[in-house]
Amino acid sequence: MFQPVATQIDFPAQERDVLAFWARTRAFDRLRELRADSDKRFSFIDGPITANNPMGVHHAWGRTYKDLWQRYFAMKGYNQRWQNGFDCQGLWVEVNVEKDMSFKSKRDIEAFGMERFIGLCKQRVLNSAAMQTEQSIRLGYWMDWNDPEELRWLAQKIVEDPQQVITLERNGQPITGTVEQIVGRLGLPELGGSYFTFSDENNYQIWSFLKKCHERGWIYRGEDVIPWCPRCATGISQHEIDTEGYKDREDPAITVRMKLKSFDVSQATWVSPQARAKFDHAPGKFLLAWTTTPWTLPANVMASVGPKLTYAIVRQLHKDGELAVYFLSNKTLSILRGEYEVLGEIQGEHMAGWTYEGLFDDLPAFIDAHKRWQDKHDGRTFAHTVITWDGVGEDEGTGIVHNAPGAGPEDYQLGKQHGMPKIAPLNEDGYFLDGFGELTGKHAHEVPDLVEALLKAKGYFYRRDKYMHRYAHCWRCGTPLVYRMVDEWYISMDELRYAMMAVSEQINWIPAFGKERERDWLRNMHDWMISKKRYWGLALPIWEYPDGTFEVIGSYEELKARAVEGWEEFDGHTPHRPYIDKVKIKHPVTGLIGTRVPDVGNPWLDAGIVAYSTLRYRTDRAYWEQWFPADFITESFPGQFRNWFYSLIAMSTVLEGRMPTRTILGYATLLDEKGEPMHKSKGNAIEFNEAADKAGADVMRWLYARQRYDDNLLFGYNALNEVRRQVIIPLWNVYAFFVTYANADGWSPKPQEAQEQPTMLSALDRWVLARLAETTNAVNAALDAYDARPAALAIEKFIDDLSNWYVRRSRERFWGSQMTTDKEAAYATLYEVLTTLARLIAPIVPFISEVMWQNLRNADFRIQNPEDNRRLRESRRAFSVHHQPYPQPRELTEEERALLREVALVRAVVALGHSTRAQSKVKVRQPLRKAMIVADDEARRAILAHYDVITDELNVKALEFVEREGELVSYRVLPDLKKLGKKLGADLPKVRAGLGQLDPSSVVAAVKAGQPVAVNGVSLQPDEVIVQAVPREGLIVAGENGIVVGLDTTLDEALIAEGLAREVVRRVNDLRKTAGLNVSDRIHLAYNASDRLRRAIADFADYIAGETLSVALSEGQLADGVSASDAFDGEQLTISIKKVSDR
RNA sequence: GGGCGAUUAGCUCAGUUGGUUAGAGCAUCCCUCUGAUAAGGGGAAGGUCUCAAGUUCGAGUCUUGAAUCGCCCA
Repeated sequence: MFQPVATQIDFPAQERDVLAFWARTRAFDRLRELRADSDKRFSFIDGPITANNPMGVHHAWGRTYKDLWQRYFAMKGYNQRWQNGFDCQGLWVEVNVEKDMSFKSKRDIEAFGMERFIGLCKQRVLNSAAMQTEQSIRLGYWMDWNDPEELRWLAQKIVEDPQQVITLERNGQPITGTVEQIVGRLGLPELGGSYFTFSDENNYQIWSFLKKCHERGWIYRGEDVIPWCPRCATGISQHEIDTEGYKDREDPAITVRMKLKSFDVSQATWVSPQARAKFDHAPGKFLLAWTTTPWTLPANVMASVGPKLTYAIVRQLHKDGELAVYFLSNKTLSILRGEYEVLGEIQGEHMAGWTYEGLFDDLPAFIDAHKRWQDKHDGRTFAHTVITWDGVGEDEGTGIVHNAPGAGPEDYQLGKQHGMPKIAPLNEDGYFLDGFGELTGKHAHEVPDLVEALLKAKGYFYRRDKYMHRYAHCWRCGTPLVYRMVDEWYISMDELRYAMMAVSEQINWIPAFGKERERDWLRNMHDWMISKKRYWGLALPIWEYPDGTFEVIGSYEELKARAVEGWEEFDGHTPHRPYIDKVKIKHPVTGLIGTRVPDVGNPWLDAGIVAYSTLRYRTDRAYWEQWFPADFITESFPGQFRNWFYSLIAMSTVLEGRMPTRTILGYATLLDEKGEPMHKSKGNAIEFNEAADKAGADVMRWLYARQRYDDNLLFGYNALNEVRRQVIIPLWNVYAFFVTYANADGWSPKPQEAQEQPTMLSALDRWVLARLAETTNAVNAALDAYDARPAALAIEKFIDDLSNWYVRRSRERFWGSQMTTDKEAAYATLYEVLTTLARLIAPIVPFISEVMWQNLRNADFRIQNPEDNRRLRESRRAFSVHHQPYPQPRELTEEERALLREVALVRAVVALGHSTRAQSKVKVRQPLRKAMIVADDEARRAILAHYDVITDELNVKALEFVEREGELVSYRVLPDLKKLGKKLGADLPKVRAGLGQLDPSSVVAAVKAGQPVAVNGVSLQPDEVIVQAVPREGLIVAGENGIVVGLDTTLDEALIAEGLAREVVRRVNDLRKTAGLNVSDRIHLAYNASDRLRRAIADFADYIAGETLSVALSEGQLADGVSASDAFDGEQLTISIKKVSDR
């Protein structure tokens, strides 16, 4: 017996049962054992998920793909590593710990203690990893997961006391160490489980990568002006500012007037000699410059104009009586306040070299910078100068840009070019440094008012406006960025760039545009900034000497050999701050003592190294060779071109010059159902747990699997419900149908060895098996190409065919009380289909496939029963559907292909017949005398072969082929444009019109006789004319592709009586259903009916009794029966039924 | 500013080498079937294929330009 299957089922609850079943049977471990000795390997490398917060439904998207292909290749017999990864180090962990602890700045961290702070970072990572592990398991994601409880325990221990010694057990072996040491070894072979990028191995492997870069001379310390987060007090690298880093923000826009000291207007043109005189007489002459970052004005050293722009010279008389002349580009005159008079104009290129009074020349910071500049330039006095720059535009502002080389990236480059001093105004928290007078100690974002007041006092202020713009914000904490001049560490891309491009070319990018994107990024990218002035992360293995030289250390062993100080304090700790900072080395030649730079590394280094660190590159090269390169990786592509994909390729290019993976699958962005990004604050975010609880993981996974990779996924409950209704429920219903009837008939599958005798299959059986084979082929081809969507769609189509054709057409075959050969064939076929289908869908929907498999394969097995589970586990069999071999593709036979074509045709005829029924308003329950069909020879053969199917579907007594046009159809003749277009060219319209004029019947006659047709002097060959049968107007018919179906709707008494009998049957069966009877229950049936109906019931008594399983049929009322009354077709009917106790 | 892509029914999207009447799913409305079905089937309605110009006998499809929207990079 199969376990009974309810048609109404709580899928999420059932999934939890399956999870318990897998846990109790250790199904995943069994799979690993079964594949351990396989010489086929599928190497998947997981892109580490940031172990920071609970998983979102967008994570589940990618994780579905990861699981799908690992399961698929496991079923195909491939051995795998099954290692998940967690991204652990970096600013995002620090930011969250800071939030938890209400820290405001780095000073708070220092005060709290770096060691304790880093302990909290590790704790947060471990707790997040535990939660994400649980959620991944809920998704049905099979991986070598850590025990979440153990991770939480470690998280607790690491903050309690990282130095306490603990022992974990693995495979019966004790593993002992301090908590810190054990945590640093997570994911390594002896501990197993997910890899953690904070592991010692990961960090030291990055060291060796950096050393290799250094040996090639690519590592350097560079001064630059970079985007800087004043809250996190760290630079934000080019890699990290993505589109999400930009937010709308209102800033004050200040227009300043810079008083000219020297100028030359000999190249200016004047509107009149008087204008020139007015210019000369004006006491003050100013440049108008505009900025949206007022805090940079105190660092101003020069002003730039567009060489090609034209500048207006205007005069204004201010209210206080001041007469002033201004220079600004002539497209920006609207910025002027009040009336003005244009005196003349001058090209930007002729303004170069002019000088002006500095805005804040009196500040000590400027005086110092000036002095330093003077020393460097043989005592020359520095002057604020006008330069030309092509980057100056006039869409906004004044066409004159103020430049602060210490506070803007372009300004920095310009300052370098023109040999200007650089004034850096801000400290790392965004506050003004000493030497800026009243500004000192104030935050960059709070000084606009003060700057305005200071400028006013000096007479340099012109106007202030509000300005809305997209401004860069910190991607982690959302603080508006500033620009700071800093020293950071870089990897030069000059040489590496091209090597990386060559490696990227070898990779199969899906979708294909990924290759172009990556190429683009590599072509344009700057040197890779790898340092961050923070605490929690990779300790950059760079040791600096007092003379400014530095060394890169490549390993723990090397550091040990080179250490001259601090080794004792460090040894036994993970290579993190603060302990690593204690170690000093000695320069072998100069004897100077080197100190580690305090910076930590860019987190993409951590993720990029995993193709090496997790494959034991340093410790077990043979193992690495077996698994490298990966066959497949997948992540969401927005962002990853310059993050993980980039760092993975970069590091593999440096270490081995080889591609890290053969295939990269990228997919788009998950949005809400309206197409808007999900945000917690907007209230449109859906938590993973909530979606899994409401919709179920299988439904979610199917939605992900059928998604086009390059389209954004609009995720929501409507979409999920659609999947459930269209795919999951029909599948479940077919399965439930099978189990219900098989149990009623006591049918069970024959053991393999007994199946030598082939069952006599009906055409319907052979058809569904051919469709199954066709589907299996399509699914294999799609999954081999890492294309989930065609696989999912092919299965959807198959489930639809199975449910709406095979089962519907087969239903009666299961009804009889006796087991017949045909019934046996139907059971055997449906069983074969369902067990194959369960395997076919298993990688996509692991839960429902397992439920079906367990019930269909294991008699009297209860998935929820621990005892049954135990027996299964101990059987040592390949018991799970996920242990089975995947259905293999095979070539279809010619017979199968023909059968598929035939049935497609038959179904088209049936659809047309239904369409005709609908038009004629004669319901299908009413039998009709005949259907009339127009069809060509091939179609006729198919129709005759499935004659009974069509008559049954259409509820007609007979089919009749209509020989000639006239009865149902007329013909239309059309030129074959594809053929004639080339032949006739411009004459085509003439011939086309001419053909339309001819009598279609004579053309058809000619074509059928193989004669050419003459049209307007052109002779058309028979194969150049297309003949279409079209339904004749006025008749109730429907037609398509040359097939036309009409119905004879004339009724006689016999037909009407039969129709009434069917009405009765339906009502009785309705009543059986509402009365809660089983499908096999026998009944007594009694009725009262109006005359005509009574006669019909008498005439069709046997039919009615058979269809309703009535053992007795009588007029009247059953005393203790269930009754119902109805009126239809002008007749009255009351029925009552009563269950017969037993057969 | 540069690059890539998109624009087709109310919504989400197909549309094969240019070819005769541009499709699907969802939503809406009508009808219908039903002893697997929270289902199923049939039908209706819904389109100047973003706009303009060009190539061609013929353009949703090819070319050019414009507009709008994405994404990537400056």
